[in-house]
Amino acid sequence: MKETIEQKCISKGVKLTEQRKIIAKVMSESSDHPDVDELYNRVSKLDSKISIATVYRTVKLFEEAGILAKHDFKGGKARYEEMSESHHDHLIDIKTGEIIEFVNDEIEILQKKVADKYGYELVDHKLELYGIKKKS
Amino acid sequence: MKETIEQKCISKGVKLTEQRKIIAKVMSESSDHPDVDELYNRVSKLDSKISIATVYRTVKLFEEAGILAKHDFKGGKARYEEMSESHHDHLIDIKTGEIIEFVNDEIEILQKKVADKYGYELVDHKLELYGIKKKS
DNA sequence: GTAGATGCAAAGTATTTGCGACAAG
DNA sequence: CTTGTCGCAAATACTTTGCATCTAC
Repeated sequence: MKETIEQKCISKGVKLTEQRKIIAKVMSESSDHPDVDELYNRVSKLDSKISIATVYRTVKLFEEAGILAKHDFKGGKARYEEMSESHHDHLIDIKTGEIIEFVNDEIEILQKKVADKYGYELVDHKLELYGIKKKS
Repeated sequence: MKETIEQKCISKGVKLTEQRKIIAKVMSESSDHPDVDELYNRVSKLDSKISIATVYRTVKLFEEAGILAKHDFKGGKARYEEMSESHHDHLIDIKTGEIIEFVNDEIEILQKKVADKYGYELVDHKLELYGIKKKS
């Protein structure tokens, strides 16, 4: 079964404060990819005293601990999602902003091959597809 | 033979000012992917009166005209390169920041397939590989 | 001549940080 | 207790913009 963000904090030695628990809860329950502002909004509903600085500090901390993944999609604002065991990439609807997660092993393999061809070990990658919905 | 940035401006109806000519020249001669600050530095050597606001305005204009390509690699600053006829993606050395351009048609085809599978028409994409050089 | 471009400084965003008060382990 | 965290506001980094002046066409 899936380890919760709180559990991940404990196993990674991240101190669990009230604020972090709330941020963890909100991110756990978010199936989209909120930016810091949006996350702050959601968090504020549970605890209106949390400051945006804490939200910024926490997402950064969680990202460095491998608990959250940060994305810099078009739009200037960083967006976050809970790190999942299975890697996936994103297909972004340029009209609505909707994000579809997908996995394609063939592409993954080809990426490794490309890095290898140039003498590199692949440590990370980013693949974003931007599209418009076809009228079916 | 390759059309210069100046020629592209003319064919796209972009007014050619002194400043734009200089920025065009610097970008033409850059084989790397400078950010606005770096571009401003290079441009300043040719004309110290050009303001950074003009550089920002010009790269945006050129991007919208399809003359330059903008990239938001890790690091917060937007980086630019001259648009080339042939599409390519980037392999970034996370140690040195060096960028290798590559083309992989198989990946391109698979991307289209993925978009198609979800009912989308692919209008743009971004593929960045981050790696470290293997000790050969 | 006129619409659009430039330089400057001020204004915007997004994000980070110094600091005294406070809480987790 | 002690180290690290929080809230606040000020600071920073990158980028955009208002306005008077100037320039390409």
